[in-house]
Amino acid sequence: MTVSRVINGHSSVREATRQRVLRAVRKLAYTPNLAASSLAAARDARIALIYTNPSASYLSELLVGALRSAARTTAQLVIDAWDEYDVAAERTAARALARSVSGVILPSPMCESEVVLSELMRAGVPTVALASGPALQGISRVCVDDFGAAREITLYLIARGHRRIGFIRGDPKQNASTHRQGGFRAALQESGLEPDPDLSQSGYFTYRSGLNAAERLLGMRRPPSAIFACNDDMAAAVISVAHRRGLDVPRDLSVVGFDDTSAATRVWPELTTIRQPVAAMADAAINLLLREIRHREGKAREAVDQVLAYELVERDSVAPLRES
Amino acid sequence: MTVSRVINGHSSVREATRQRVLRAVRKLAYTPNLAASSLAAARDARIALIYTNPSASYLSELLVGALRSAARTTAQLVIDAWDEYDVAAERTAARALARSVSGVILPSPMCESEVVLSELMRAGVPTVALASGPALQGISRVCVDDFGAAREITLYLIARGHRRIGFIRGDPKQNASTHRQGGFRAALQESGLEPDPDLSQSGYFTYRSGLNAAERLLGMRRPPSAIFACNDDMAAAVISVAHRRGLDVPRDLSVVGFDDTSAATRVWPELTTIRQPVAAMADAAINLLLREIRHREGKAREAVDQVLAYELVERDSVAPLRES
DNA sequence: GTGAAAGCGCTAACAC
DNA sequence: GTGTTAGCGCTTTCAC
Repeated sequence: MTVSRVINGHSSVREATRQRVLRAVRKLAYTPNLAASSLAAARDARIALIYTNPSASYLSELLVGALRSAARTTAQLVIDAWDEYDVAAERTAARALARSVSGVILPSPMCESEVVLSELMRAGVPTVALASGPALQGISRVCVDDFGAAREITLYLIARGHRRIGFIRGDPKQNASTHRQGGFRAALQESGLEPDPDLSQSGYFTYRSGLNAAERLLGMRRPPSAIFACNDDMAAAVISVAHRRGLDVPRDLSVVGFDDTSAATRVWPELTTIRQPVAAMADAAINLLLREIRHREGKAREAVDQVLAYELVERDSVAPLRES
Repeated sequence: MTVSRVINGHSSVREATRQRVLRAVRKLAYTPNLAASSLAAARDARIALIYTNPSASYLSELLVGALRSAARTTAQLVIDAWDEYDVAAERTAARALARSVSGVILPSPMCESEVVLSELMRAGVPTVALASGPALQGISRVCVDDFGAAREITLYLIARGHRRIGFIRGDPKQNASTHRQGGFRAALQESGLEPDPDLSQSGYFTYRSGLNAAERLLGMRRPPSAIFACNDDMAAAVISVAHRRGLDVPRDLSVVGFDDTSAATRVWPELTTIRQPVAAMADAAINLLLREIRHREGKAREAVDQVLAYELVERDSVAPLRES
């Protein structure tokens, strides 16, 4: 019993006793049996992480973060891939999920699905959305300030003399896209620049869509001197198109991305971008969930919003505007 | 008890009874308590997955596969990132690990470390190496036939008329590199082609090293008409260099990679490559481990080698040799 | 501040 | 083919 208290960091154990226990633990290479402990304490938790069409690097960071966090508790991480095409299937899946887990982490774009969200709500399963999803009642969120980050990186471009800045939007169905576009516009505006609608091209966060948008942007009579793509995959596509057109990056064209996934360093030159602390976000999500699960009894859960800090990562894809 | 038998798919339950149980289960929305079940059956297991410097896409596939597999049992997946520079640190880490988990999955390049391997062996921790590591006594392996795959994709190039084929090697410290190079050579040889040492450049599986190797290859007086890079990251680098030199891929240069990680479809044109079933490999590894853990008592474990099927994925980075 | 008793939900082993 | 008994390794509760 005393051992249990020491292991779980309960108070009311005399320091001397604590030390004796600790010594014995080390000597015997004792490891607590998680199964037994969650059985007795009745507080195990299966936490589901549902992903759709994720960038590999985003997913791996997410999983690493979540796993780290889960290992510290008795939480078991269950993952699943869902399509977001079939609403009926989504509903069924959400229902099944609700019955078999005690908490759900929903990264974007999954957390934009009204169907899934409401089904989970109805079942009373604590849920946290990763990325700036809609502000639904009872759904906690963990995200970065997309607006602020987009504004900052645009200002960074403007500070280097760029005036004609191309913008490649993200998937319009994801809230993050809107926020990033808002930040981009705000930066232009407060710098007294006129936003040119032709310079804003649609994209869907995919490499392929970045390719198309870049072709359109660089095919213009007066192409931009810098391009801000709403994620790294699309920024990488911009670089590829630029190279094929004989443009030097960053001399002839500056490019910035968003997310700092591994795609950012799998191109040459490496991308200047906004770093999202994905692993930390996963960790935060799990902690939020665990807290909600434990206090679920009784009072209605109230949603928490947690905004984590982003970081502008300077690499080699931006140069000051050349006078030409 | 009968319920337990039905749930766990034990035989010797009358079909009628089975149906009745199943119906009740559904009606009551019963979910077994994993913690209790592993406690009673004494078959929970903490399985560690140690990675070093992984490609994000490889890691995410690995984790997804392992997590899927783990969720079906009560296995808890513990992950950790290790550097492979400091031997002393490695030894300590391996020792600590050995004491806290009951099985270890070691993907390449971790599984090439003699220190780690022998430390784990000494501690008697069931271990399985992912990828063709060294054939150590007592260490099971899950891999694909690197030699055969490399041979096949080289033959694929040769069948399309290519005679001067550049080769970018992988990290010489990893066994897979040697096997792939062997397969490449075998293909040349059986096609009656003279291997040209200049056409074989060193690489380290990194994008950057691919960039350098590609520069050397494409800077030659008589550059190759096709390049086989030992992984997708390096193949992507080849495409980038080719574009910067004004070469059209695949018209002027065919490129193939290896692994079919997400890097393969994050370039334009998309890569023809060899697909490794990473998720399935992780699954196989966990199952192997679980089996070993359960039968650990008594008899010495005997190492198992499991070779999974690879697949040549045709995409857009290869064209027949042009007569010029 | 520490220990004793009871029991978490399941399964192994055996009886029937 | 099905039920019974015991106990997995912890934590909760309560006595001291």
